Formats: sequence, C-alpha cells, structure tokens
Amino acid sequence: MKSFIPYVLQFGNLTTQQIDVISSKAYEVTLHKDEHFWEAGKVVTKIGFITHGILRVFYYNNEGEEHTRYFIEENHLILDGHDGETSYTPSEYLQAVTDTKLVVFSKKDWKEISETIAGWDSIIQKITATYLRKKLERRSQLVSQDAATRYLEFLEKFPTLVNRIPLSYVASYLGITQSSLSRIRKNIR
Amino acid sequence: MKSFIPYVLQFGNLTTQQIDVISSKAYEVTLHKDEHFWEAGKVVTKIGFITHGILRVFYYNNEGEEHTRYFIEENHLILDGHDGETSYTPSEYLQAVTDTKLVVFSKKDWKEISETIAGWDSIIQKITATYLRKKLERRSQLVSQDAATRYLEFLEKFPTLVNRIPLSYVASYLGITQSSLSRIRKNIR
DNA sequence: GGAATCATTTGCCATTTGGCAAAAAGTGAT
DNA sequence: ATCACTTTTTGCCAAATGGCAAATGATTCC
Repeated sequence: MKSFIPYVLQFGNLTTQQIDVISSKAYEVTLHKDEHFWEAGKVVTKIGFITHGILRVFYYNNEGEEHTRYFIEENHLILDGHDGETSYTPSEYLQAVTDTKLVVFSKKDWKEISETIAGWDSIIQKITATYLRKKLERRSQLVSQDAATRYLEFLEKFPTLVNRIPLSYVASYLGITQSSLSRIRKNIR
Repeated sequence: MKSFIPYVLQFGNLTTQQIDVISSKAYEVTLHKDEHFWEAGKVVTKIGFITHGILRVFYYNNEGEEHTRYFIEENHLILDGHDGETSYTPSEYLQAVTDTKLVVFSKKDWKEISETIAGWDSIIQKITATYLRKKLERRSQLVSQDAATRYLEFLEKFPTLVNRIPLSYVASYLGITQSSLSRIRKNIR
C-alpha cells in the first residue's frame, strides 16, 4: 500500500480518515510471469495499481499474431478503459511480463470509494486524462519514424524496461520484426 | 448549440434548467481553413465542440517536419489534455483542415459549469476516457501494419474524411511519405 | 482563358524492413 | 557438465518504403 497512497496524493488531497477508508479496501495480489490480470472477452472486476513488475497490453490481429500495444510499469494505476462505473470488457489481454505485485480493489469497493469520498472522482479523472494522453503522444510518435529511431526513443522513455522484457515484445511494441530489431541493436552498439 | 446538448446527454442526464445554464455560456466560433484553435506554447483558454468541419493536431519534429497526430471530426468535444481545472499549454497545434464551426466555452465558464452542475464532471470524465481510449487504440494499430493496410483502415474508420483532407495530411498521419501513399492508392483502385 | 499556385502522381534508384531458416547464445533442470 | 528449450542473432534474398526531382492535374485569381 505504501506506494499507492502517495501516488494518489500527487493528484489531490485526502484526509487521514479518507486514506484509512481507501486502505481498508485494498488487498495485495501477486501475478507470476505470463499470468493475466485481464483477458479479452471477460468482464473486468478489479482495479489494480502496480507496485512491482511490468505488465503488457496485447491483442491478436486478424492473422492471429500477437501485438503488444504498450507496457505498464510500476507505480501506475491500471485504468485503461475504466470510467469507474460502466462495466468493461476488454478486447485485449493484460499480462505480467515479469513477476508482478499489485494493490487491488474490487470494482464494487472502488465504486464505494467513489461514492464515499468527495474529490475522489476528480483525482481519478486527472490521473486518467494525464495517463491516456501520455500514452497517446508516445504512440503517435512511434508512427512517423524509422525503426531505429523508434527503438532509441523506446530506450529513452523506458530505460529500466529493456533488460527486463523479451526482445520479441519490444519488437512487437515498435511494430517491427524481432530480426529487424536485432539488426538495429547491432548497429547501435 | 443543437448538436452539443444531445452529444452530452448521451453520457448522462441533465435537467432543462441545467441545459439552459450551459447553453447560456456557449458562443459560436468559425475557423477558416488553416486557422488555429490552439497553438503550441500558448495557454488554452477555451473549450470547443466541433459542429461542422475537421481539425487536425500536428507538431513539428526535431527536423522541423510537420507530423499530423490525428484528426478531430464533427460532433466531437475537444478535450485533449484538459482535466477542466489545470491550465494547459499544448506542445502542438490544432488547426482547421476545412472551414470549421464550433460551439465554444471560455475556460472560466467551463469551470463554472463544472462547479454549478452536479454530475457534469462525471459526464466529462466519461467522454474524456472514452475518447482518449479510442484514439489510443486506433493509433496503436497503426504501428504494426504495413502502409497499405494502414491506409485501408484509415478509410474504414474515417470514410467521410478522405475527400476533405489533403493527401499530405493523411500520409503524415499514417507515418509515410506522400509519394508512397500516392502509389498505394494507385494499387488499390 | 490563362497565369500562378498548390496538390498529386510518377520515375529512378538507394535504403530499410520483412520472411524464412539456420546458427549461436542463453537459461534452467537434472 | 549435459540436455532440452527458449531467445537472440545472422544470412540470404524479396518486397516495401524513402528521397529527390520532374511531370501532370486541379484550383484560384485576375
């Protein structure tokens, strides 16, 4: 829990009592490498905050190939697709790339927090908007550059990730084949 | 105003009085082709809803080349980057691709609406989350396919746009050169 | 109607990336 | 240390895309 509360407090203030209410509803979950936090076609029943580890969002294209949409790192709230109320059934998978620890809330408790704690919605709104916008920017820049540049940018933006993630995932995120990425890396060193 | 209110009502309910309050603060703006709604480095002072026309978001990369990040069509609220409260200075331009009409609110009035009308924030939050998520999905899929596929997908997703937008903008959105796009089109027909 | 301007297409060639398969390197369990 | 397995690198060649410049087509303005 230690890291979740400070994270939230960056986006708005909460009283000690409010923090207690929130904390009382949280529980800890460990995902082993390759386990899923969400699966395509299944209703999402929990909200998570990553304290350790890395997740990736991927989907299968029409040819049945896996494509990594993006990664979610430590100290990030997983709210892709959520507005907190409406039920959400993703069309993609959310999978642990490494062993991962999360602080988790049931969707029911999450809703209760939203109804109980004034200002909570506004905090979540800020987090959501900021988060999605960042992702969108990053993704946009990936479209218009050659593969080597995209890789270098990836290194810059996620310096801590490269050594913890299989190369194939990175390639798939960058939209190139694994072989191409391998060749690019050779030229860079 | 006719189209803005129904748009908002898709995401939540409002009383007639509330609608009147909102309407009273709106005014209409016309942008001519190539005029800007935002500019990089300038604080955003208004919120707009496009009733007619198309805008595009673009930025200059390190080489000074324009890159189109995406398009915003009729019947969409322009809330990229806004959480409604914090001041926002974009790093990109928001430009009219065609002559465009908007329903506009000053940021001050927008804030007042948010403070006056219960449920407003929740509506905006839903719109923001849905909107950004859609954009992110679209953008992600652009990364991992060859140019022809990307173009075909663009045609599917924005069937009404192609004939109203210069080819160069589409190419820049897809992350390819104008010549390549031209050749791709030749092969498709 | 014609000149000027802007948008799109085309040709030519260089470079990048993909596809496929095999080799090499790395990892983990026994 | 060895075997089985997974991940990463390479080689070879084909296909896709870029860069540049010129040609063609469209539009606007006088």
